[in-house]
Amino acid sequence: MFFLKDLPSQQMVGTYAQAYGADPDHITSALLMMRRASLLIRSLDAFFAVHGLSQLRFLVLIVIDREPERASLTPNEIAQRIDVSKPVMTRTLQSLQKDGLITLSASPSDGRSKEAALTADGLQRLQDTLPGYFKLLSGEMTQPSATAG
Amino acid sequence: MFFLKDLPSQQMVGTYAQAYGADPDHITSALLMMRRASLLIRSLDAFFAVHGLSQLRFLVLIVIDREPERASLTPNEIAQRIDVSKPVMTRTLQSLQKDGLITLSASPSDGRSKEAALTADGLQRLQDTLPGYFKLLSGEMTQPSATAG
DNA sequence: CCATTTATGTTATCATGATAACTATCATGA
DNA sequence: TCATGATAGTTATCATGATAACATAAATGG
Repeated sequence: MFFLKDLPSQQMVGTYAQAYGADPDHITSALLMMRRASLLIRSLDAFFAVHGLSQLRFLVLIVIDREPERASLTPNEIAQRIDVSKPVMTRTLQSLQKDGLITLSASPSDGRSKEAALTADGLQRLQDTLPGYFKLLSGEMTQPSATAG
Repeated sequence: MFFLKDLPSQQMVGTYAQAYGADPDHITSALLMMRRASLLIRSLDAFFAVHGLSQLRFLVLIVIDREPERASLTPNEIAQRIDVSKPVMTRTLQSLQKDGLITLSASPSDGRSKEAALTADGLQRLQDTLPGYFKLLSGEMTQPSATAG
């Protein structure tokens, strides 16, 4: 959770918005968006946990799978697509490998690099997870917005 | 960052949305919101770091300050308002105390509890931070939405 | 050709979220 | 009253994000 249950009061927003030339409505919109995203992330994390995944682990599987012409990607490529740091990618790929969802092998063309590819289990896990994932996303957007405090 | 630079393709979304009765537009909206919130959080984290704060440390200061009739709150009350776990609150309050932004004292009425109050420095830090915070929120909302991949 | 720079991945360390298990205190009720 | 249960805060441990520093390999350029 990265936001308040009760948003900063309208008065507080208004005071500072006026003083610094910011639009109070924009601020309230941003706060509501943050609150909403926060709740959605919480739902997603719980969902992923049930499937033995996490946000990042799931995204890694998606990114490898959706590359049409290639069976594998390098850790660096995956990290760039997901916008995550290299050490986090190292750790995440090793855990996915340990769980049998991907294979990690040395690159034949570059001694520094590796190749991460989905296993059959990894692809299956992804396909098992995608429907619920999209359903969760869709459902969140169907709900009415939270009200400002 | 908790989302892809390039969103799942329209095709991928459409396929699963159709198969499971979810609205593709809702899914795309949710993905865009997540991406946007993700970038905003990154901006906010960088901003707070400049001010020697973090999301949570900032929220703690706000929550204590905005209680009109009271000079202090208990850790438990703060944790509930921010929706964060008790151990995280323990750690965060101790670090704020170490930095001289709050005081932590034993509750006179409840031997289990404590009272967290803003110091003058803490209030000043909050007031120094609020304008930029609201300006950042307002600015993010003024920018055009990211485009779907 | 070989020194230097750049790129890839890993390790070490830190920040910040969570839960489980614990201590100490308060509240309840037979 | 005193056993039991509930509540407040802490500790220990884990997950997952970051940066800095490092080893190794590739690329570049004099």
